[in-house]
Amino acid sequence: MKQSDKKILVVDDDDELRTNIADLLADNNYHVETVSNGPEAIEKATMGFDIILLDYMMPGMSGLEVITEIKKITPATKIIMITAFATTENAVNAIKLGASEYLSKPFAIDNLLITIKRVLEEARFEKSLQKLDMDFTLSALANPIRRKIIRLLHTHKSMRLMEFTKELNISDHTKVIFHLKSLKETHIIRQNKDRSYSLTKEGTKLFDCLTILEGHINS
Amino acid sequence: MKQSDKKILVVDDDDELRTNIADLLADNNYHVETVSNGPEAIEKATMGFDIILLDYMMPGMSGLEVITEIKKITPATKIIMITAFATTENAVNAIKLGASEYLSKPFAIDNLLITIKRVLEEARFEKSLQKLDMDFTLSALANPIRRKIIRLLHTHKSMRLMEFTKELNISDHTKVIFHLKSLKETHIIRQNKDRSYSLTKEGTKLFDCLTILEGHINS
DNA sequence: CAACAATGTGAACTAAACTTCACACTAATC
DNA sequence: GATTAGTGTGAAGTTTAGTTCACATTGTTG
Repeated sequence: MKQSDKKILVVDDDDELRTNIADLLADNNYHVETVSNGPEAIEKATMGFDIILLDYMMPGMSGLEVITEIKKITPATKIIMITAFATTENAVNAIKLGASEYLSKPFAIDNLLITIKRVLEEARFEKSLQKLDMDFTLSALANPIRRKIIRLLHTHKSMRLMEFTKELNISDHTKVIFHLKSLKETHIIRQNKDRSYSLTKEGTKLFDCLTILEGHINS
Repeated sequence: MKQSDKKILVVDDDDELRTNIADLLADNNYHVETVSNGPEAIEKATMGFDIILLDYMMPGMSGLEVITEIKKITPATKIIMITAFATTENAVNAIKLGASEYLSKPFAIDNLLITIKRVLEEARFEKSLQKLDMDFTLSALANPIRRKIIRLLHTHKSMRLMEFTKELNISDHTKVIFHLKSLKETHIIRQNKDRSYSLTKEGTKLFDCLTILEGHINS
């Protein structure tokens, strides 16, 4: 059975360890590539790996620098640090820079595989969260009334229920409430203490997107 | 009663006629501005008028040139030509370049007002059509399956039904057909003679929008 | 404080979007 | 030429989105 189509990059200057890990991962049906130093790792990062196994101690470029660079190139790539000396400071530094996990040599094979699985699972979860936001956002935009509300709020800064109702030429104010609620739930607008509505930060961003989109669509 | 917030620019080198028209329009609650020649008209066009009343015969720059320039700046602005000599050729030329209407001097006041109303009505209609496109596009994007299809098509260039079905992990192929149809109807994708699907020009643009949108949403 | 406008809730309803299924046709394959 | 995979239609269904109405509460104003 194919485990996955996940791509893993192994970065270690220790030739034996590197090939051992690579073989192990390949046996577990991962798509594996290897390099022996930081600069090469950064170069290959553009290929978009799911996980990079990174040795902490390498001649030339330190693992920490490599993390920083890789996160710039492919922020979605998860990084698992590997080091011979398990010091909590090292761990903290690596995690601060965006590493997902930390393994200390020598590690059990099972431990490595389990860690990889967990990190992949986390990534999957993050991705689905992101997708959800996208769904919410786009379905909020899908409705013309809601788009008008966003536009009105962009020009008027702050508006109240009846102002919308008049401006939108809608006879039933509860209909407007329906759409306002929907926009509130997706955090595109917010209701102030005085009950007036205004765009949130996200809402303002969304307005920009709308404008861009409109420009694109009408060639 | 306020007639509207519509902005009209009157362009005529005949001072008397120009002020007469301007007064008349102001009396009818339009927001009016006036200039006496083509270059000034082009300069002011950036203000975004709804309608420009343009004299055909003016010293220096011809009305036809002015049309061309204005259409470049604000394509949505409607142009009504005015001329002392009603020749059909003139009319045809003006319309070809994008003028909406044609009035021959001397014209009845009522005629002018009615023409303006009709042109504004047309503009409103066009705008609503455009809004419709926006609706279609955004509701096409609102669905995650359809977004995946667009993304797949962007990387794979051309795909067939069963490829989608596998790639999307969907058991019922007719479900995929449903979404493909929906994308076909909105002209985001097209079906080739060999039954494979690919992105249209609009589809490619939309993909860009999606990418931009995604970037915006995830800050 | 009486009258009225503004704001809101919840249930009932309609409409649109999406899914599923049963089946038909076509193209490729043995 | 029989079998199978690929492509498609149309008619159920389900689910979600949107609308409408009847009514409750709060705020404002003469």
